[in-house]
Amino acid sequence: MELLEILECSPPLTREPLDTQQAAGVAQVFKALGDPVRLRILSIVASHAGGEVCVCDITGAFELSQPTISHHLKVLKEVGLLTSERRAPWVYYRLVPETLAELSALLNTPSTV
Amino acid sequence: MELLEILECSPPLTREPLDTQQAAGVAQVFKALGDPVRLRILSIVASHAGGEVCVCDITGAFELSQPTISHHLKVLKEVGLLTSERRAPWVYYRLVPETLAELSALLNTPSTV
DNA sequence: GCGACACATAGATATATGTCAATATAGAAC
DNA sequence: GTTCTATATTGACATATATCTATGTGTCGC
Repeated sequence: MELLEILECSPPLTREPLDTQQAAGVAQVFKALGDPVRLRILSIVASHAGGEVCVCDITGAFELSQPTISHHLKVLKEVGLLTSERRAPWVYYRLVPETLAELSALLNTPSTV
Repeated sequence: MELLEILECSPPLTREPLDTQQAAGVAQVFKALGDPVRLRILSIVASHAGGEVCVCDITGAFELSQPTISHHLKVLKEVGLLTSERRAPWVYYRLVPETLAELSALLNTPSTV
């Protein structure tokens, strides 16, 4: 089962308890967000005008090795938060807004202060 | 600096990149959500009518040892997702909806499909 | 084809994390 | 005070993870 599907059929946390399978899937996505470097990468891609960012733009923003950045991009891609496309010698990463929206909905509170 | 404060002053991921300090704080909270057991615990507490749940109700829902549940509750409490109160021989846990709402806002997408 | 560039993968290592058994603590009842 | 119940803390251990260096892969220009 794909992760986005699991997110889609998981109720908001405040509505009813998650079952084991839902919790496992959702946890995988949140775990991907549970690293400062990945959060910064995601925010760079998500907030970038034009919607896509070259890997070189990302590596330039960190004092980490290129393989480390590549590893984090892979994790974000595996959980369905990013997609990638190769063009010319570069690879461009792009946000998957549906995944982010599903996560946001999952955390929504009825009386969102 | 408290975690809830950091959440409050962190822009949505789609608006602008997080700085290092924001990313570190936010990641801590998402990391807490990045475990299936903690997600289920949180959803049990968050969805419970009355708003609070006794620890014994939680341990009963899992095939895990009592110290393990206690450990997970501590993690959720440390990042500001839960609070606890001792009454009689029991301890009751309660959701902190503000924290959940801040997280949800952080993930909000402008064109939430 | 060859070299150069951009990125990904593999392998190694140190640290972090989830779990348990054993023990400690807090409060209530006696 | 003693004992019982409910929960927390400690210490140990196996697994997962973030990072690096070294190497592989894909693409372009010559």
